[in-house]
Amino acid sequence: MHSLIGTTMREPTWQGEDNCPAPALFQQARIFKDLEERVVSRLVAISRILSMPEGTELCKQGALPTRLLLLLEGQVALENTTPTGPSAVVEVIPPGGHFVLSAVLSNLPFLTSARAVTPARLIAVDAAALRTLMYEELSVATALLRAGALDFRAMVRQVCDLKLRTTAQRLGCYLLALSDNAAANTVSLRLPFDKRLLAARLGCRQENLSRAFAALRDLGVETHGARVILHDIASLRDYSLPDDTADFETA
Amino acid sequence: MHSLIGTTMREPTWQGEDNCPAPALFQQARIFKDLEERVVSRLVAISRILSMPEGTELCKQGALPTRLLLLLEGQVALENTTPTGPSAVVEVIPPGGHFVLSAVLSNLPFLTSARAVTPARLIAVDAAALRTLMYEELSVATALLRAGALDFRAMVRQVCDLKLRTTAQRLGCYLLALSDNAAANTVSLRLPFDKRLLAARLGCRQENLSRAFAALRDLGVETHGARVILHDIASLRDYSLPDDTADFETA
DNA sequence: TTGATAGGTTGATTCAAATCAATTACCCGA
DNA sequence: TCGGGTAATTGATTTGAATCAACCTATCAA
Repeated sequence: MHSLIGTTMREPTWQGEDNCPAPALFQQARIFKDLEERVVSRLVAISRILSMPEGTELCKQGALPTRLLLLLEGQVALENTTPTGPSAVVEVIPPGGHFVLSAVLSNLPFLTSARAVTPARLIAVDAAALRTLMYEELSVATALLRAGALDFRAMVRQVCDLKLRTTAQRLGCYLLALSDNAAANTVSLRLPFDKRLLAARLGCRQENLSRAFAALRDLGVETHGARVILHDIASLRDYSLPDDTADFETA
Repeated sequence: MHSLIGTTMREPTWQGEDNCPAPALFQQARIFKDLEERVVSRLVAISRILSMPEGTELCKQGALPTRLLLLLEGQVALENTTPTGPSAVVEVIPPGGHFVLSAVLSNLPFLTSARAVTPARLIAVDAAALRTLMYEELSVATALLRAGALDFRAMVRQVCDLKLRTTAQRLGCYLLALSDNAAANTVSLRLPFDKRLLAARLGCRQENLSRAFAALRDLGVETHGARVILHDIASLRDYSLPDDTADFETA
């Protein structure tokens, strides 16, 4: 895609597949953050570290899963392509996140391709071995269950978003989510990826995202490239109607 | 809502909560279909049968889950409502399905309310007891894991649908899914609920669903009320661009 | 038979978003 | 500092869907 020749920073091993990851790396993966050492070491034994350059296709829509992927560094876009070409970005995975969990658990073909939109560092956990391990280690099964439930909820939110909010409202909700529900009325933040991709994730064209940002200016949303300042969170919330059902632990 | 006085067929116990369900009933719930007898009997011990009249709100958006619900008979709509009133139907659960699994597994507040759109018969499995049981019975954890993964995939499909298909195409995909990917080029089927609800599920207004049916007439879609005949599945597929990634077992 | 009514259709209009087209801003390398 | 190219914005127009309103058509009760 882009010019990869002459990449200078953090030269990744091309398709680099080192041996087992250091156990400490699993702390960076939210899904397995709380496992005890003994269990982590069993995960280590069935995992590999991957370093991939920007643009790598990590999974191919329609193929069968062979490994669960935990993203340590970078961003990965999950996109579904129709037979005639147009494609939709279902989710963009942030560092610490994971993907293709549902395909691994059901052993069904990927619904989306996964593409590294930045250079990426990942842990790949062998799918078959993971399915065995989760039978033996309850804490692994529990972690997968919980992660799957949260993933599902993110998709439900997105369906609601698409069914009942305009592009500008969806953008508003997205910015509010990025601002992490800060208490203050003013928050400064940085978009985690470019506006092309953000548009695709929100389900609109780049041009309309631009117009959506313009519409939110009246509500105190100031932009300078990827830097965004929300000057009036209260009225932004009022306009965007975010779902206030929090997704953090209640007990 | 509707006149419930004078209902003659299968008079349900009002808010009826019998004692434990017969083990055989669990065979009707796809999620727990393949469990061995011993495990089913443990499920029976933590479950109750419910019979609810049409219109009953079974779960309230924002509330915490106390039980997993398995639908034996009837239809249940899951709907999310924004602070200002408008609401979206995220899914309509068919007999044999389940709902609020993700809320139960994460112990987080419901993202949607659940409303019986017909009289409904359900099994309610105590959430806390289920969480305990799944630690003791691996087959229960496995069943939940698999069901959660399939639920997730259904939501991913819906997100893709909303992001890259028109209302008429979504309707086409929906009809094709109902037709169960029959081999023949002509299929007759029956809409499982009224067009109002179908419109909400597809993410459009009733008027537009009507127009979408009109648009599909040229593609061999004949309608008589809830009866639908697809005369030319090939060209309907060609128009609607359904995702052909099947969701049935591959190994 | 006669309303009454809920479910569904059709038409006119407005609004949101896609599309097409042009331009501007910005980053990077020479 | 100067292109060159990608990312982003802005404008004009078309298309898809929502909205508002009228109307049709079964069903059911009086």
